Amino acid sequence: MNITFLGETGSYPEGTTALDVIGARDPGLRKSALAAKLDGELVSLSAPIGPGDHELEILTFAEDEGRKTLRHSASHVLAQAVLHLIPDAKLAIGPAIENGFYYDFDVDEPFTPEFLTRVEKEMKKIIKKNDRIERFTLSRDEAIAFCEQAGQPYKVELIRDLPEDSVISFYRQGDFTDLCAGPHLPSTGKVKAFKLTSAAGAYWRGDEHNKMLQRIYGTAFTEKEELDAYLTRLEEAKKRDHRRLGRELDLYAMMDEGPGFPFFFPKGMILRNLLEDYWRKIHTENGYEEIKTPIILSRALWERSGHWDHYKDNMYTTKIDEQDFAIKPMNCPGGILVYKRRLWSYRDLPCRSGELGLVHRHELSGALHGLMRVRCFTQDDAHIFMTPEQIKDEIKGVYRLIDEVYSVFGFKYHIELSTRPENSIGTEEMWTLATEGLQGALDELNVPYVVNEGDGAFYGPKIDFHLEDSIGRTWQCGTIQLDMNLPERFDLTYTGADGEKHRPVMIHRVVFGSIERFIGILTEHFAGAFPLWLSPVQARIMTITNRADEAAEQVCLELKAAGLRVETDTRNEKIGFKIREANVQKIPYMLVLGDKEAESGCVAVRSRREGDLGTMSLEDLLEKMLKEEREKAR
RNA sequence: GCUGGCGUAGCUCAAUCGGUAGAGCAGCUGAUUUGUAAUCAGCAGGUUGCGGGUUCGAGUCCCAUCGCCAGCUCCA
Repeated sequence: MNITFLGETGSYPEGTTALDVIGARDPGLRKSALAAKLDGELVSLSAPIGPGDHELEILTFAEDEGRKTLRHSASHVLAQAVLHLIPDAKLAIGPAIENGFYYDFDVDEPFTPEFLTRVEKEMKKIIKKNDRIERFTLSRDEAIAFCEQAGQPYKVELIRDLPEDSVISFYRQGDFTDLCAGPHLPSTGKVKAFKLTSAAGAYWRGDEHNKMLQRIYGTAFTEKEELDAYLTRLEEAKKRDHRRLGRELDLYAMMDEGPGFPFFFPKGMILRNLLEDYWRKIHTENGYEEIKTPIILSRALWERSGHWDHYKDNMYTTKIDEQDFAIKPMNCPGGILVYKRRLWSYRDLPCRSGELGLVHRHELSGALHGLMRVRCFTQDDAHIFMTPEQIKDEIKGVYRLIDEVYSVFGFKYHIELSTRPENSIGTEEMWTLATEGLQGALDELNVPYVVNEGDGAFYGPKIDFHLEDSIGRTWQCGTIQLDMNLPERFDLTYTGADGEKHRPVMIHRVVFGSIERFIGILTEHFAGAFPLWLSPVQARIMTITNRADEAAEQVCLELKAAGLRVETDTRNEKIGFKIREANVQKIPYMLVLGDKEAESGCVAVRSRREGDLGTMSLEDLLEKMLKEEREKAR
C-alpha cells in the first residue's frame, strides 16, 4: 500500500494510520495534528487506512476542519462528563460551531453555573485519563437497538431519519459511546485548553413546538494561550458593544419605559441626520424620488395587502371613530397607493419611489437587542415598479448602490439568495423568471453568494446583505425582494406600447435596512470613533488658561462658519484632563489654545488618530479637516 | 414567547449567616490658572425596578409582575 504525504510516496503495511505516517516523518506535526484528509475525505488520525494507493493530508488547528474536529471531540468529553454526573441524562446533539461547540441534553433540572464548574472538573478528569477514541459501525437495526438499550430516545430518532442504507458509525471513549459521523481526535487527552462558556435552553431540532432541551456551550483550543487570547478578545469586544457606547457617547439608549422603542439624544440625532442626508443624496443621484406615507392606515388596506391575515400578531392596531386601523409594520401598501394615484405608461418605468418609513412591529420580548432588534424602526425603503424586461438591470443597479454605500463605511458583508419556500403564491413560471432575474444579476456582476433554498418570502425570492457586529454575529441589513403578490392584489398596471394594460413587477429594497440597526452596526464597527464626516462633534477647542477663552470663542465661530461641528471646553481644568475627556468621547480633533496660540492666532492640533500635530494656522487646519470630511471612509 | 442569569445613587460596582445601604466616577461649592489621557478639599445624591408575603427585623428568603442580559424561536 502506497501513501503520498508531503510530496513523498512511501510504502506502508495495511492498517497503518495517519498518525503512523506522520510519526515517522515529522514529530512536530504529529503533536499539532488534529484530523486528516485521505484522498480528500475527512478522517480521524487513528483510522486504519485500507488497501490501495492514497494521498494523505494533515489538518491542524489552522484548518477549519481541524478546529472542528478538536471541538467536536471536546463536545463528546462534555457529554461524557454530564453522564457521569447525571447518569439518566438524555443526549441530543453536540456539534462544533463557529467559535466552539455545544451539546444538548434532556435533563430534569436546568443546568446552573455551579453545575458547569463541576462538569468542567469532570471533563478534566476524562482528559487526564486520555482514553482512546474508537470508531465502530452498526447496521441500522443494531444501531437502533443499541441506542434503545442505552436509553437514548433522541439518538434513536436521529437514526430513524438517516437513509435506509447508510453506514451508522459510533465513537467510543472509555465508558462513553455516541452516535456520530466523526471524525475525532485519537484520544481524549488531546483536548487541552477548553472552557464551558454558558448554558441556555434550546428546542429539540430548533422547533419551538418541541421540548426545550438544556444546552451547554463551550470552546476549545490547542493551547491555553490561545484560549486566554480568545476570552480576552471577547472581553474587548464587549467594550465596543453599541448599547454601552450609545450611553457613554450620549448618542442613544433604550429605557425601561419603552421596551424596544429607542431614544435618540442630540448627538445621536446628528449622526442619524447625516446618514439620512447621505441617503437622500445618493438616492437622488440614482434616480429615486422620495415620498412619505402615513403611519396609521385602515384595516381595509391591510386586508387587501394580506397583512391583516398573515402578519396580525406582529401588528399594533387601534380604533379611530369605531373603525379598525393598524400602525404600519411595512411601508409597501402605502407606497402602492402612491403608485396607484395615476396611470402609468411603460415609458415612465422603472418608477423608483423611496421612503424613510417608520414602522412598528410587535417583536417577541426575548428577541429585542439594543438597536439591532427593536419594535419601531425606520426602513430606508424603496419600491421599484417596472416591466419584466427591466428586472435584471434594476437588480444590478440596486446591488451597485448597496455595495457603494457599504464600501463608504468600510463594511464587509456577505450575500444570501433565498428561493421559493413551500407555502408560496404565484406560478412556477413567475418564480423561475423572478429567481433567475436575481440570480442572473448576481452572476453577471460576478459577486459571491450563498443560496438558501426555500428561504424566500411567500410572495417572491430575495437577496439579503449581512453585516457583522462586534462579536461576529451577523445581521441582515440590505435586502432586495421581488414581489409577485402585491401588484396582483392591488391590481397594479401600466400601459404598454401595445396600448394594453400590463402588470408591473415590483421590488422592495432597503440599503441600510433599518437606520437604527445600521447605526448600531456602525457604532460597533468604528468602536464609537466615527469618521470625521459622521462625528457628532468634529473638534473640541480647549483652553489652557482662561486668558485664551476669547481666542477659543473666535476659533469656534470661524470653524462653525465653515460648516464644522465644534464645541469649546473653557472649564477651569488642566489640559491633560480635557484631552483625556475628549479622547474618551472619541472626538476626532482636539484644538489646544494657550497664551502662545492666543497671541499668534494659531491652534495646537491634536488628532485622535495621529496624536499631537503641533501648531497650525486656522487656514491649514480647515483645509485638512474639510479634505478629510470629503474623503468619508476612514 | 421559551430556558437560565440579573435588576442597589446619573454611570460602574460593594454590602459576610437576614441585623444602622457604602465607594469610585459624574454633579454642585470652594481653592487652584495649569502646555497634551484623571489637581485638591468639601457638599449633596437612595421608597435597593414595582407589588405582595415570611420575620422582632428583608437589598439579602418566598410569590407575583415589569425590565435587562445570554441562548433558542422569529426577523430589518
